[in-house]
Amino acid sequence: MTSEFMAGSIGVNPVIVRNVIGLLRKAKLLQTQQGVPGARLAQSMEDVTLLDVYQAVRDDGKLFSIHDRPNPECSVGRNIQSTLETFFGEAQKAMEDRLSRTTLRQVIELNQLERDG
Amino acid sequence: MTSEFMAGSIGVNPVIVRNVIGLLRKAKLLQTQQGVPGARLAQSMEDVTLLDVYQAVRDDGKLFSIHDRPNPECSVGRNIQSTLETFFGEAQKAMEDRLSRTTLRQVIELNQLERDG
DNA sequence: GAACTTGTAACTATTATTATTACATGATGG
DNA sequence: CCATCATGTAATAATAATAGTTACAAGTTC
Repeated sequence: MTSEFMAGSIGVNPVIVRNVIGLLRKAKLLQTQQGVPGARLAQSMEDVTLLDVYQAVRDDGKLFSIHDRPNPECSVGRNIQSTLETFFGEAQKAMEDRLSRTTLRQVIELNQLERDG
Repeated sequence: MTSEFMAGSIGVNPVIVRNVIGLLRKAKLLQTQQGVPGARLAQSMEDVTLLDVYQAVRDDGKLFSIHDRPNPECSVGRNIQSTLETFFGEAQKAMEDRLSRTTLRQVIELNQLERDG
């Protein structure tokens, strides 16, 4: 299945597909060979979690972005960033922990279950 | 403290501040009066959680957005949305649960601790 | 080597965000 | 009472972020 075919089915540009595949390859989730159509899993479906995919695909690591030029003259602005990062980090960790508990296998199995009845 | 003053300190436009305050007011987290400078908490700091603030400020409710025009001819695309929504929903819930366990009071206390200690 | 593929860089278009302007509505103090 | 200063909000403009496109080098296959 070529990137062109996938892109046609999904309804996006082939380059988008190739770029995403490239990210997944860098994360060692997929393996491809230049000039050879298609891509295949580089790991078993049991070993790949949604967290792996999530981390492979996003560029920045932060779920919440924080105002980047607080006023150092302001007693709140001076250090609110580190305070918020503490709590936001906890929230992001909770989300990632949950993602890490779902494997590709589980996704596919639920998908087939929902399809077949 | 006027929206103009806050905006100047933060380094953004006053209208941005007023709009955010407007969202927080709609969520009954702040109370303001037209023509009267400033805004004040509409609830005690112990009762307001980061989840309340998060939900007040974001417009859409979804943490993860899913491709909106999958190919119905494709055995995967046909129902992958509902499958992913299941797992993404779980992840979002985990994140929101964590946010809901932190109150404004806790944020302020940690902020002061980091500043003074 | 002709006809395919992937991989990427450079560029363009589109969308989303942020900022600005303008003004209606309300408060306040002399 | 009215000049002055606030908020609230809509309409518009400017900017930043994202998505899409084009182009082509590099690799494969038959």
